[in-house]
Amino acid sequence: MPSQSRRASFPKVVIERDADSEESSSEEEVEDDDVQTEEEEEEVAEEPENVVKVEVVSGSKKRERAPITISLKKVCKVCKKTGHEAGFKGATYIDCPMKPCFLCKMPGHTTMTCPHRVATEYGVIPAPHKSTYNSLNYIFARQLRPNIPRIKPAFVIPDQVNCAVIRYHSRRVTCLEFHPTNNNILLSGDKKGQLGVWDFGKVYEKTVYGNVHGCILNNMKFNPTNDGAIYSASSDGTISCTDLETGISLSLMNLNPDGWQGPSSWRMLYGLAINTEKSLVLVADNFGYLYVVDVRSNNKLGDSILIHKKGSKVVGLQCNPVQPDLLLSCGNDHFARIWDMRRLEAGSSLYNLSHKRVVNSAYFSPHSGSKILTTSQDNRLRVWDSIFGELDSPSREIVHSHDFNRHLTPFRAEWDPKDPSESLVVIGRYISENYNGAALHPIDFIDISTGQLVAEVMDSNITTISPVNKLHPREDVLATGSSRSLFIWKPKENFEIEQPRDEKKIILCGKAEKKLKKKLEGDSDDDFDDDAFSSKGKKPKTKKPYSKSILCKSKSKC
DNA sequence: AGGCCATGAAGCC
DNA sequence: TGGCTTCCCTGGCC
Repeated sequence: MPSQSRRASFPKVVIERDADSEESSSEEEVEDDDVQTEEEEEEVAEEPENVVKVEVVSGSKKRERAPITISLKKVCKVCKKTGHEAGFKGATYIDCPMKPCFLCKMPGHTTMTCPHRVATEYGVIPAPHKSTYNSLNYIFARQLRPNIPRIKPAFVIPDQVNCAVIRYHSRRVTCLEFHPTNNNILLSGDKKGQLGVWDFGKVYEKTVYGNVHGCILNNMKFNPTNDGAIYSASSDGTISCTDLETGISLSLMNLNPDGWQGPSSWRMLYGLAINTEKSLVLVADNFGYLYVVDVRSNNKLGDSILIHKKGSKVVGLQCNPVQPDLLLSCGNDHFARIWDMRRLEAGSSLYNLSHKRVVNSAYFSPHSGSKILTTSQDNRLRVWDSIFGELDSPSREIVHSHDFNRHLTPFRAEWDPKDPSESLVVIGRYISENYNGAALHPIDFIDISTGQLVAEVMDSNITTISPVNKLHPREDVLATGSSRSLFIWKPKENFEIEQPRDEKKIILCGKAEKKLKKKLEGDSDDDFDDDAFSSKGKKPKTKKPYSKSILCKSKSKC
């Protein structure tokens, strides 16, 4: 932001006094810049809530004087100090300059001027071969490189909403999974423990199974030997195996057989992984322990093993796609850890990948299994280029806004399983951007080999944050879970061949559905699409995206 | 429209 | 270690 406009947003203190009052008191610590000029007096009149009346007593003379009115026009909501203001200005959020940068967490600047915001790859450590430049590299670069085609294929970005189910779940979506063989089936878990099965090819074929878990469905994975069943781990302390046709669940393990005995004993399951070679389901809890279940016998194998700091949540588990005995875990003790499943015991991890904050997710790359990608609450994606190489520090750290944990499902950067170069990942963005007057939260596609932002996708009608994203294993399709709704994105070119843009397939659920039905009964001219997308029906009646005034009304906190 | 609340980590003592 | 406060660009409901 130019310094001019930033200065203009700074607050002003006004001192008003009666005409007969004498010279100003020296006790008032008001900078010249902050004294309101006459032209701005009208503005003050509009904001009477900020007016503070102060009795000024000069020296020992306790003379009756008219009260001096000080208008504290702007008080920062973040640091509670005057002299500046933080919050929305239209669709743009202004940071508190007294706090470290909201994006990169470094002091001295705000998000607006953060170098990571200007260039997403700022500060990314270059690949090692670039820093060891020798004559051979020189010859290669000059003579050979121009003849070598780009190894990386062009990324295909699903950037248009193709279909959606609005308010499908009764609570926010926590995880998504594509069916391993049926290209059009998307599974979704929610905070209530329910499981959604949606055929987005047929659009209207959708079910939500309500009795899968008692509370948050944290993670799920398909049964590798039966793609009609899915395993899920929940904060109710159970692992369920649910039949997708009937919705009937079988409980594999229950960590709270005696029910609620207080928070200190209630165990919740977060991470879930499957070792296909050994037919094992692995889960981890909120106290740092790992449990192994043999799915052939449904028996728990051995004792639970402490794999993270005692008492800390283990939020992610994954078996290496090439070498299933390699296990990757991550959790709230700020570590991602690599284990050899053949000798699993407390403290026996092969490597500990340290982070500055909680680690939301850690994944091996989908094909070679040799890279590791983590998402941490310190607003950084970390990449380790090879698990066979140096693991003491990550190969790359990419600053990206995703540090919101409370109230939202944690953000997790997900690999594109179709990318042979294992460099494209998708992750939702927390911080909003101003898109033609609308504050939207895009979904980012990042090339983790360079840190560059390949694409940011958004729809003017999706105003909620989209922390849950999954790329299709075979098709150019992105699935998004945003609040209680699901969205399917496809590339624009495919989309236009398939159907015209105004024939989006949108389904409404719950109250929104009832509201629409009522509306349609009363007024058949109502535009379906407009209301279908809008969660609160606050959209303007025009076909255009949000007008600034509408957005300011609903979003601005000025 | 405004208030409330679910909810969780970090930091302090 | 444990209890308390703070954080303060959420989303949904009443």
